[in-house]
Amino acid sequence: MSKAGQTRGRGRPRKFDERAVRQTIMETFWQKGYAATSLDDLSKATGLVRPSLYAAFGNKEAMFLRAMDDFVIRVQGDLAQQIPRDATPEEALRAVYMAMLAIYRDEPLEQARGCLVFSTAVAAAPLHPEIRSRLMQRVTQTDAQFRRLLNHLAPDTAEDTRQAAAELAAATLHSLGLRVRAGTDPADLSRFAQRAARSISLLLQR
Amino acid sequence: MSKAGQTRGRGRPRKFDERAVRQTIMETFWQKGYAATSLDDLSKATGLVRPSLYAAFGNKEAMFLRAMDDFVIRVQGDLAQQIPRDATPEEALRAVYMAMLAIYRDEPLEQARGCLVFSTAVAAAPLHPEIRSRLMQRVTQTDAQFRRLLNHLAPDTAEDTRQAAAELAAATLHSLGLRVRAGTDPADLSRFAQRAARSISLLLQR
DNA sequence: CTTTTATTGTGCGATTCGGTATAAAATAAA
DNA sequence: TTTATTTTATACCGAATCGCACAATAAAAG
Repeated sequence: MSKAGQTRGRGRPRKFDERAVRQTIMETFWQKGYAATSLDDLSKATGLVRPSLYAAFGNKEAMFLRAMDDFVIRVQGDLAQQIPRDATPEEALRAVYMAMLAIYRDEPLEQARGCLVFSTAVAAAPLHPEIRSRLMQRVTQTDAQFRRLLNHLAPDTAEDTRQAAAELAAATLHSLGLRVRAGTDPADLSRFAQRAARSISLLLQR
Repeated sequence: MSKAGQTRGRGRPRKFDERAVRQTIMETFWQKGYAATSLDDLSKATGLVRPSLYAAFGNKEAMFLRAMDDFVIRVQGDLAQQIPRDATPEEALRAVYMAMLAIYRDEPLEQARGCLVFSTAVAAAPLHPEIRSRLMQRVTQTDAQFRRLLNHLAPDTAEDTRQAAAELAAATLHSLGLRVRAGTDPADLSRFAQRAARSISLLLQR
């Protein structure tokens, strides 16, 4: 495995930056998906020969699972930065969707990659139980995060209404990733996200 | 290509039923996705040797595009049968989601396949422009169908409210396919669908 | 029967697949 | 310097990949 700290270790030193390589692996899977990404693709993209990839990260499935984790960390980081702590539900949802849109569109590169988890892992799920299980985790966690957000921003709304609103908020996110990957025009995407944020916030006001 | 009618044609007769083979091709892609399905997989599943597949349906991408079309025809057929012509918006949406759930779960086989288009083509989209374009078509058409449905069942609701509701209805469908493929429990899926139908119909009542 | 047309079956062909064995290279520890 | 440890580089494995020649086969048309 890998040494965490900056201690030099014992044998021949690595000539690659593990974090940069993980980033590249993530981006390769993100664009091509699991099945269509070969180890040669990863090798070429990272500059590492295949045995080095194996030694550092395990087999292809392990690399993909790690890429999913790295993707989630990236998403959570961006969201934590960009969601206002105190705002109306509509403002908060809009902030979430705009931040996710920036990621899904891979700005400023404008690559229209969608979501590594919802648009890519989903296709690999039936043949790869571990990927399916990780995907399930993400769906559940996303639901829970929206529920917590609405619990905080709309505490007076009835419990079941908040539950329904949180699920619609998650569904909107799933749809957003899909629409980006389908190639929807950026202006249309923004309007879609804003209308959804508005509608869901209206639901909470009953 | 193929002769449509029952005219016997001229050369050696085919020993396969084209519709049954197309059905099998569709189901294979549906489960495994585009990239992970090999021509050998299709050959074994259909019983046709590879040259016969090529002669009848073209290359792998052409087969997948055809499978997308066949899938859509299947979905539209089921929906046309099972959506009540006159119903409340909530009833209609529930009927749509329950019918789609039956397809996504591949009942009565209980395979949890999700949506061939939204859960499978989406992963292949960036590397295959034709698939991406077909996917985009489907997203657009689905939006339009929900809009028409709500135009018919809630004609007195404001135009922009209907638009927003239709988009949320489509997003719910996208999410439903994803959740099925992630392995969500059937009872949870039903509740999710029913809550969404109820929430969206409430939106229309403003 | 002979010719024409369409499909099937065998097999190849060049490439790519995921994964690994093995040796060379580069460093730290003894 | 010697030894231990780790990474890199080369080469290879058998299997699978998509796609296609080519001949055998089966029917209709002449």
